[in-house]
Amino acid sequence: MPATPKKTNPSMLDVARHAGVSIATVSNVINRPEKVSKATTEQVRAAISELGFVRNDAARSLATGTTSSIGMVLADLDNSLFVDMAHGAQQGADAIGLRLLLGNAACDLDRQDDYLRLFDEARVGGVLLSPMEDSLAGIERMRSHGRPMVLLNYDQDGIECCTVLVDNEEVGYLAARHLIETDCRRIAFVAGRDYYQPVHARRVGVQRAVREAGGAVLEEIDTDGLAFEDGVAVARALGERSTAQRPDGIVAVTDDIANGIADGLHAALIAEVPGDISIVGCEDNRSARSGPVALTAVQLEGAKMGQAAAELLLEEMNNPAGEHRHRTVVVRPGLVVRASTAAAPLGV
Amino acid sequence: MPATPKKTNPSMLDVARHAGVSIATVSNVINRPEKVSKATTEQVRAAISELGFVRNDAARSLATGTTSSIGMVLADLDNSLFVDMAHGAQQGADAIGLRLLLGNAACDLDRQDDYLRLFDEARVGGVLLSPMEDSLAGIERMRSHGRPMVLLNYDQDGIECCTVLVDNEEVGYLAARHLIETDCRRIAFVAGRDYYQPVHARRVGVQRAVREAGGAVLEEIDTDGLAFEDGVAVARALGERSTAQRPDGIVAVTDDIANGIADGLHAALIAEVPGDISIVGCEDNRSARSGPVALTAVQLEGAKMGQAAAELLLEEMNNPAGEHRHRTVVVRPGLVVRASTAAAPLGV
DNA sequence: CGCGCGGATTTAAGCGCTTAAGTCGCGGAC
DNA sequence: GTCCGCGACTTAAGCGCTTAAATCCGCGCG
Repeated sequence: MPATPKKTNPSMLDVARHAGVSIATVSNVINRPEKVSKATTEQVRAAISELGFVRNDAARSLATGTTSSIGMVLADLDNSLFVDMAHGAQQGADAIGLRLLLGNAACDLDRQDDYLRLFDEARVGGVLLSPMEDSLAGIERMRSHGRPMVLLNYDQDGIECCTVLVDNEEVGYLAARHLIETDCRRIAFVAGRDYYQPVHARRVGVQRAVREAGGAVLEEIDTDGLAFEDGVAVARALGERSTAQRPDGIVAVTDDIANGIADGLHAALIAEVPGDISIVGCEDNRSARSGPVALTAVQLEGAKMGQAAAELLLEEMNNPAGEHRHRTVVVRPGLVVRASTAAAPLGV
Repeated sequence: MPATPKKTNPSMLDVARHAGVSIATVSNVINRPEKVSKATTEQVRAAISELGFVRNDAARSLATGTTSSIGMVLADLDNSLFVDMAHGAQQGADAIGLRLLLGNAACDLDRQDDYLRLFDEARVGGVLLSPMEDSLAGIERMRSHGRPMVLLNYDQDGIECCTVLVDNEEVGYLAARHLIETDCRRIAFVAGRDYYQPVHARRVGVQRAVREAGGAVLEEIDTDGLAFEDGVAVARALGERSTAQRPDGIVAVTDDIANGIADGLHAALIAEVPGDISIVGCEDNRSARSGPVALTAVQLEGAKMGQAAAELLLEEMNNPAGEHRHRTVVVRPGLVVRASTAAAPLGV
């Protein structure tokens, strides 16, 4: 066993010696096989596998000044939206032969910064970032180093960066319209934290849908937060009303709230979902599964966002720094109908 | 705008010139600040931030022959088990100042191989791999390059590697014992594909729990596969029986089957869960959320596994190749009680 | 028989960093 | 007054690869 010390991995030089050729030839065999004669190629190949040679990427990228990978820093892998984004980005990266390296910030700003720095030092071709709030500093640092970067789901002024956003107004619109199409007329929009940009946009979308529909009325119910419990509280409040006073269709601004409402309604036997009240959530997050009924929801299409981001990044990577104009692409959300809303009436 | 070409990022040499010192001093400021005088340090620091210098990690690791990151290749990020593993590994890596790079194979063997190769070429300190079936080739290649690696959730003979496994027998045991403790006496174990090692182990665990308990009987129900529909089919079959002939507690070998059963029972009004029949799933996967009732399940403790793996990896990284003895650590699963089983009787 | 040619290979100059081995001054000990 | 030691810095030799330029060599041609 101690017979094979195998201290350091073999280098190209070792391969070259082993094959009786020069180091440049080995490099050529690997990178431009067409420049090397058949016979030599064979020998070198043999030497490579005999020695178990693996090209040292550090040296390679030092010599060429390029990398074949891009980095992606995700705010929270526990949230399926980000997993979807990773998928989409993967797709996009694959299409052009780039490797996607993932870093999970796990909701920790420091860690997000760590990864940003790591990717910066690793001189990746570019970075995809789904930033947490207050990520400005890290973003600007990266930008100032001239590294291509695109932001996902971060709608903030004054950012000089390509960005992929979801059309949150459309999210609200689709949710409300679905309710209306399934014959709900007393619509409620349940939300908190209106200063939060996505919340506000969804509200506007809901309002528009109701207005357009005519014949439907909209009630806006405020919550303290955006969590399950806030939904439960709303359900409780609804329980105090007479049946006629209750909405017959609810758009909750998050899946969690939606599930909370459904659970509250269900547990206290206040109303049947969707029999008495239909509920639509927003986001369609796989980790929000706390409710008693499968939730109809408007999904954010993380995969599309990821892919769009990868394409944007590529665009920036391929353009000389001066030339590039930052763009924002807005991804349209989609409705996923499940059990928490009545099926659309036949023939509609 | 074209005034600042900022072609390539500044190098240490640039910083050195800018600060009027030698390149070695710059390096020292960064790596061994105690060897440099206060004043010089200041100057260099200033130059660094003025130029926006970022150390080139490729060059660094080429020069030192080390990296500060380890790679992790996950079979499928859509499966929360792997997300949990990533978390755990992250934890473990953080603790010792290593950076964890993630690659998502997304159930694609080629992609898994790609990532393995990428990490190999990047000379990461080591690799954590949750392999898919038939990953032998990639594993051996990596091993033969002498790169430290530990496997997660891959119980296969003839692998020369540290491994982290879950105690699947315990999984079955815990599930069945929970049912028994909540007063179920006619236990059913629902599973398919017994040739699949985890399935078989869980079966053995269930059998042991029932045997130990005494007074309970075990029925083993076979399914074709391990999916939701297979559970639905079982529910249907149960519907044909008289109530007395039905089990009062079911261990399903996967969450999906468990949810299928619950859904089938519920939809066809065959039985109440947990009123008439309690159900326990295995795995506790967040993406399995198709059921009508929150599932009690035995969870695989992905986070613990990830952390254990990171520790094992560290152990191997710190030991001279010859010295290291491969080990296998087995993580004990845990029970998560939710709504699909009756609460334990008071006082038990 | 000498030339020019072109394909096959080698030479050598870096890429940006680390680090062992100097160099340089300067103050204190003898 | 000389010399040593020491702190603060610089020199220079790589790390393993890429690549442009140089070299080599066998051939067909005039």
